[in-house]
Amino acid sequence: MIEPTADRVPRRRAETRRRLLEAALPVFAEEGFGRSTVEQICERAGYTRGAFYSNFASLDELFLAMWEGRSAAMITAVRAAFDAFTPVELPDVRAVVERVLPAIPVDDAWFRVSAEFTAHALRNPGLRRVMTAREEAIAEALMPLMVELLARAGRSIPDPVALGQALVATHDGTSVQCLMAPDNPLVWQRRRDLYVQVITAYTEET
Amino acid sequence: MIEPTADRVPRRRAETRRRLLEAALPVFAEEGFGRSTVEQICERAGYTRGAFYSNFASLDELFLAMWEGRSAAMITAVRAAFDAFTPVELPDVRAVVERVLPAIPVDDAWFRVSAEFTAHALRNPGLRRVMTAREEAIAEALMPLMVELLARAGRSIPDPVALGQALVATHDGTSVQCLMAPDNPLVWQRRRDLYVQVITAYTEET
DNA sequence: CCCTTTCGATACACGGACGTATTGAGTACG
DNA sequence: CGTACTCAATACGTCCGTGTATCGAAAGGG
Repeated sequence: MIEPTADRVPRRRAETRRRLLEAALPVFAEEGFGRSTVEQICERAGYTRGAFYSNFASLDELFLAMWEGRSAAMITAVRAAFDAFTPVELPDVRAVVERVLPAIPVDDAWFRVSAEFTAHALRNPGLRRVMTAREEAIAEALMPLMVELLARAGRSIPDPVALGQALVATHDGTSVQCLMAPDNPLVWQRRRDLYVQVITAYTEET
Repeated sequence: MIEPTADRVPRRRAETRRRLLEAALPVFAEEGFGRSTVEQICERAGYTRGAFYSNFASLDELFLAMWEGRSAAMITAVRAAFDAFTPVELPDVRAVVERVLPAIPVDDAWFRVSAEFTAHALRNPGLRRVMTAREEAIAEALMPLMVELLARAGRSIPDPVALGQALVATHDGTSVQCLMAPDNPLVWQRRRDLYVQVITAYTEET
């Protein structure tokens, strides 16, 4: 059924995979997932289609692999940002937001890709499960850190899951707005405000 | 330059256009915009590609036309829901949310399409302007109604624009979650809660 | 009632993307 | 050092979608 992942991955293959995955993001971002072709990705990565098909069964498979790689990277990035927060003492909610938010990048290219992935996943039950699982993993990885940080800010969280969902929604919803009007600082400011309001509403002073 | 829109639209053509636009939504929803073809749309609408090309210059053009039609329809639908609210007296914030929210449908197909439209628009400056303009129109149409309703609930809005942006973000962000887990009533409940919290945070008692 | 105009169907030529089967080069391993 | 294997390149046949140009039929105007 599910093959145990080979733990001895040949040097050559690993490199090719990596390059293809790397090349895929910009292609998807520029062309849109639906309009992207295997050839475009191979061209950008400096390979031929032969290389592609010996690494992935289909564009969908690469798409999924890329998604998983990126979200894992995102988790570690945010975790790092949290860790870097350690020295600060007794921040308030706004300070937490102002400090942590830059660590969650609003990346134009990545946003476009994940928007399309979302649409794609809504269409495909298998992918949908993968995606919700991934989101849960992100929440589970980040919420404990969030709890601790907020505790330091003197706030307790009655329902961490609800806060998690609210934060994800806030992130998703405001990201679009910021990307649509990237040069309008007000929009970015309101994004931070919304985070503050949401966190405040879902926590209480201890 | 810009041709003045012919105000005498032939019977036949108007019908064909309508049918094509109608057929386009399900095709985009099922296949994804990028993977949709002119032929699929024509087939579903019961026409040949000839009909398509004598009504639209490209798929993009149809896409945009469809988007404008749908968002206009959405505005009138919500406005109707607001109007139907008149009889209620002195609601609280939660009552407003519980009552108005069902009027803003979380439509699976439409959501997928607009997610892809968003991604597409982020890639195309022209479309981006169209989209922000459309969003502003929606906000402008709905906020006055919102203001009035909340006034009846005894709440004033210091910064209506900020509230508008926050509500749009809330809508966008929570819609995904609901569509991803359509059978989880908790997610829907938390969506309503978030609306309540946001509105409460952005208004004050009079 | 005819004549003009408009619209949608058909036919055509073209390009491009797909997936596979085969080949040759590079790599690991005995 | 040589053999066996792995992986990427090439070549191939195929299918599908595009956009245009042409033609026939309906609608509308005088």
